[in-house]
Order: sequence, then structure tokens, then C-alpha cells
Amino acid sequence: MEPQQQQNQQHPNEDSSGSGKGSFLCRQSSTRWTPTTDQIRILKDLYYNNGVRSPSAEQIQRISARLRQYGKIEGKNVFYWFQNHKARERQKKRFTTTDVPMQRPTVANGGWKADDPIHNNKYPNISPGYSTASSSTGVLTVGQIGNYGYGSMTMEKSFRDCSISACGSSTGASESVSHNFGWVGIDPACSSPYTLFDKKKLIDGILEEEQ
Amino acid sequence: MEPQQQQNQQHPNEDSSGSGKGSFLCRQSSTRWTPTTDQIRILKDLYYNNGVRSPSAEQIQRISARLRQYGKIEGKNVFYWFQNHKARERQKKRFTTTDVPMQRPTVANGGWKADDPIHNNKYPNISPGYSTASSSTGVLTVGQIGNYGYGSMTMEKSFRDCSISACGSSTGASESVSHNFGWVGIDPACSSPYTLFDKKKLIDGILEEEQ
DNA sequence: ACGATATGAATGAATG
DNA sequence: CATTCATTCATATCGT
Repeated sequence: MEPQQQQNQQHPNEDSSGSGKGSFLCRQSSTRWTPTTDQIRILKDLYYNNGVRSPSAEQIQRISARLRQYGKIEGKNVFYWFQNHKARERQKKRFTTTDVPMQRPTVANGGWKADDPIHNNKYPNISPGYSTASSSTGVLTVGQIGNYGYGSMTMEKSFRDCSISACGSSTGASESVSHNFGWVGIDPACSSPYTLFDKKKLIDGILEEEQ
Repeated sequence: MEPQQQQNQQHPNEDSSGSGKGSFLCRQSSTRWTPTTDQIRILKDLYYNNGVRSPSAEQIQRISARLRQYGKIEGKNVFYWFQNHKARERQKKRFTTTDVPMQRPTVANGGWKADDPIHNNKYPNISPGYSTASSSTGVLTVGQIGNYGYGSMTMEKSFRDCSISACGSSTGASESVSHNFGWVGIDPACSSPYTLFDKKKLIDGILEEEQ
């Protein structure tokens, strides 16, 4: 998701190193979990390709155990990750999907960070109804039509080959990129002849029902 | 606080300002929203004169739609603006009101926020010990140095429950499980000799029941 | 030109 | 589940 964020934090910082907090340098290990690219990749894979959205306790344990190979992680991290991911996806929609009483697929992307470049098959349906993808199998019907490879390879670091991932910044988490659409949005009635005569009124108008 | 960044005009940047700045392409150089003075004025007005601090989705939409007249803007910009504005104001206040000598905003232990939620009283069952004590030298009363925004934070919260997993019916039921499990590290097969993985298999393995 | 600061953006962690 | 808080990163802007 962050095209150019975090410059370095995927280092396998074994040990919580919470002890060395007071020291000046080494100011890298914060208390909060910093997912590695591999972890994120897998989490997204689970989320998008497997429809996992609210893993159960067992699943969380399993996932975290699996992800622990790529760096330290705990169950709660997985739990929060899914919660946040889901919540933010919804929130984003909430801000952008203003009106549109009828099914209007033109919603594109209001401008939030684009969806994932690698796993972007989410649910192709346009209606608010989710695909309810059960977990595993059967879901990938439309999945990765483009086939991003790693079907059975050591995906250790193979996501570089994808044709769409692009921007391979070696170590960096070159996840999503794009995110520069043309301000589609809801196409407001811009250019309205406002002249700012009464600011107060304008402000109120924003908050109120404006009807 | 705001050094009047009156650049006075909207988008001085205009696209294609590829000049120098590594405009390689990827790097998602979509300039980050630079609010115009009018937009800022209105935002501040909403914030200070109208007490808007955390606009809801609808409000955000309304606000952004309104502000779009003064320059391009999107819901997320408004959202972030308020979030940041509130956060920073608060942060600043924390400093100023501090005036307490030895008071450091970022003392060891993370100050006040939940002491190590992760490894601390996650499961009071077994390790009651150092929950409250913590912090060296009885770090003052944490009395909330700059309490203005919101009384006190709930440090020391601990998850409602500490039963691990539980969840008889491993299916959905996302609501009931919200925060039910303790993040115990049930010590899964850590350090298991995973080495080559077939993504497909791995994912399934995670999701499946104990295959 | 840099370095400092302000601030947009992103996200982990929590709370209700 | 939605909302909010804290933190951190990235970058625009300004000061010297």
C-alpha cells in the first residue's frame, strides 16, 4: 500500500529489543509491529485471494504462526491488521461513495490509495454485496487472470516479476503504486458561482443538511 | 502554529513539474494535496468556530465537496486534515502545559499509553506481576500533562478476556469474537523448518483446520 | 543549497 | 464494525 513509505523496517529485527529504548540511536525498533513485506504480501493474499476478512481465533493463530517466519509477529497483530484493513477499505468507500442511489460502477477510486497492484481482484462485483467468498478454493475464478506467477515457486522474493507490480525498489515495499487517477470523484457541481459573501452561511451550509 | 504558508495560489505545481525531483514515474509523484488558503481558512473555521474535530463521513463528503470550489480536494484530504490538526494541536499542548521539569514527552516505557500491551498483562492469569508497577521511578502521576482534549486515557486496559481461542464454532461470528482471545503466543510450531512453500498450499494450510 | 519545521498521508493499536 | 489516537514517514516550504 505504501509506495514509497518506510525506507527500512523489514529487517528481521529479532528480539523485541524493547530494552534499548532509552538509547539514542537505534531508534528504529518501536514498540509496534512493523510488518515485513513478506508478511504483508501474505496477509493481502489472504485478504484478497482468499476472502479472509475476519479470521477466527484459530485462524489468527495459524496465520501468525506462519508469518512468524518472516519476522516477529503476534496474534493480535494479525487480528488488528485484518480489522484495520477491512475498516479502511470501507471507510474509503464511505468518503468517496457519496451519493449514487443507483448502481453506478463509475465509482472508480475516489482518490484514496489505489487498491493493490498485485492482488487486486477483490470482489469484482459492483454492488454493495460482497462476494462472501468462503475461504480457499473456488474463489479464484476470476482471481489472477494475469497470473502473477508464484503459483508454485519460492515466492521468497519473486514478486518482482509481475508485470503489474512495477516499481521494483528492491528492498522497499513496492506495493501499490498508481493512485493518480484524475480526480474523478463525484464530479461536484464545481464552478458554482460562489463568491464567498457570507462565510458564516457557507460554513453552516456544509454542516447542515443543506437542503 | 501555522506559519502562514500563504502561497496564495492553488496548484503551483501543476503536473509535469518533472524538473529534477526524481520524477522517474513510479514513485507516485502525485503531489500531495496542498490546501489553498481558502480551503485552509474554511477548514479552520470549521474546526475552531464550529467545533468540528472529527467530521463524520457525511460531513467529510459535504466539506470536501464544498471546498472543491477552491481547488481540488478529496474526502481523504479533509479526513486527514482534521485528524492531523487535532492530533498536532494536542501534541503541542502536551508539551506546553508540561512545564514540569523532568517531564519528557517520550519517556521510556512509552510514557502513559498502555504499557506493553503485548507482553504485559495480556493474560493476567499467569503473569500478574509487573503490570502496574512498571516504569522506573514511579513516573509521576501521569496526570495527563496537557489534558484538555479528553480527560484521561484509559491506560491499563487489558483485553476483556483472556481466554485463548475459545470459539467453539470457528466460523465467522466476528462480532462475538471481537476481542476475546488473549494474544498468547501459544507457541505454535515456531521455528518449524518451513523452507520451500507453495503459496497455495501454505495459505490453505493456514486456513484449514489443523490438517 | 541545506537543515528545520510544518504538515499530508499512512497505519498499528485501541476503544466504544 | 466505526471511530479515534498515536506515531511515523514523506515531502512541501521556509529560513538562514
